Amino acid sequence: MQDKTDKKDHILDAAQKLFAQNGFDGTSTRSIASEANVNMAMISYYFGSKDGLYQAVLERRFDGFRQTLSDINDQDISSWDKLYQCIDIYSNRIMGDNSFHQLIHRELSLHQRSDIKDFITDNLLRNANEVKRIIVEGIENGTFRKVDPEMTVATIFGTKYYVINASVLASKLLGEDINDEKTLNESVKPRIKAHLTDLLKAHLTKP
Amino acid sequence: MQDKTDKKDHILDAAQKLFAQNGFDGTSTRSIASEANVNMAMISYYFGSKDGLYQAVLERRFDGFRQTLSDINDQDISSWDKLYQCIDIYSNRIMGDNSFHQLIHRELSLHQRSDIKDFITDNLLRNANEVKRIIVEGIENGTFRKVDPEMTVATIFGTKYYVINASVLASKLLGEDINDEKTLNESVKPRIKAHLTDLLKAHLTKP
DNA sequence: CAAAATTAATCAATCGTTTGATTAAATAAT
DNA sequence: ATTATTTAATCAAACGATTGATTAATTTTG
Repeated sequence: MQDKTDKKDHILDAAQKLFAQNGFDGTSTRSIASEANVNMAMISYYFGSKDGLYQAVLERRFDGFRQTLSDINDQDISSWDKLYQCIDIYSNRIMGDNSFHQLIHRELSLHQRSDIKDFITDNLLRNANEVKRIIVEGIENGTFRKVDPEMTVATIFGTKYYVINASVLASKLLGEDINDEKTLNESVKPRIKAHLTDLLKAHLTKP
Repeated sequence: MQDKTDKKDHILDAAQKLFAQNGFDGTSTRSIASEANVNMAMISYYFGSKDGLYQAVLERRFDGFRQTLSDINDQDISSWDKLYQCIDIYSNRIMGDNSFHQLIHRELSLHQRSDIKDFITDNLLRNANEVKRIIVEGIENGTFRKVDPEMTVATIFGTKYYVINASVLASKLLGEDINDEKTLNESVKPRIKAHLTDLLKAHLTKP
């Protein structure tokens, strides 16, 4: 029989799925309990409240996400290779779980729950700053052209952001079904990767 | 005394503001009525339902938005100038009303109300395809380098998308308060514009 | 047996919507 | 021109349904 940890995870899984699909306010605690096959009261029992559950969903995901990017910066490789590694990781990571990606960016666009927004921001900012560091260092050591580092970061993340979060729109624009996992992995991911590589090469190469 | 049109507009204004801030599900009809200083029943009376009001908010905005981009394509100027005009218009338009921008892209990220999502998609796709056309034509007439046109569109829109929709995050990354109108207009807008111009120049110029 | 986990039942609050009554203005009838 | 009739706009109040949360009782576990 399933132990406490199992049920907690079931609830977290169900909550993440439904929050991602319907938003926080569009998801009822009853529907979460139903999806997780547990009694409603278990949500309060384990997480205190709907807000607490929300927080827990985010923490679980971000905790399994740490590092990786900062590891790249510690390597003794060229700025170009660092950047390529970043693109690689993000093309797989973010796009591997785009429902979570949609969830957190939707939350950032709301003028509510500023404590949760701060939590998300802190976590995302860490990654953004790692990429920024690569670009700034590349400029300083003469590898890259002098560009706007922060805006370049916005372009890298924004391109993926656009494809993933506006997936219905992007699917029509690209002529590919982004919500189909097979298409996403075999066609869209490589395409994003190739585009970003090509784009940044042109953008950052000194004349 | 205010006539029917006035009140309808008051409701639409209030609804757009609150929907943008708190999302559709996070906004009650009572709060809309209160913000607009009208009786709750007027929402059903004029718009049939909360959904109908939502639809009306979107229609009003998109109707006052048409054209402009397709006008650019009709001009007899170089592909470069067309692209620069696009950047210009979007740097002003989209960023001039970022709360609406947040609203529609948040809706696109939800797995709900697919009729409304289709409506938004149709309107946004029109603009995306105009920009795509500029790039495709530029490639065909030899002005631009052979790039991935759709992904380039994703980059243009995505960059702004990232700055606007994740404004709390982008504010910290850029070191500028994007939600402050003065800062946005005098500093962020020109910065986005300069970056996109620089980026696309490098990306599209033939070697 | 005690502690932890789980349940069904219930809570007050809020949700979107509808109601019937009232007002003010426009139109028709005399 | 004055009255009668119809129309549209507005309101407070209430509707049933659903919300997040809690209770007290029961079952499972160690």
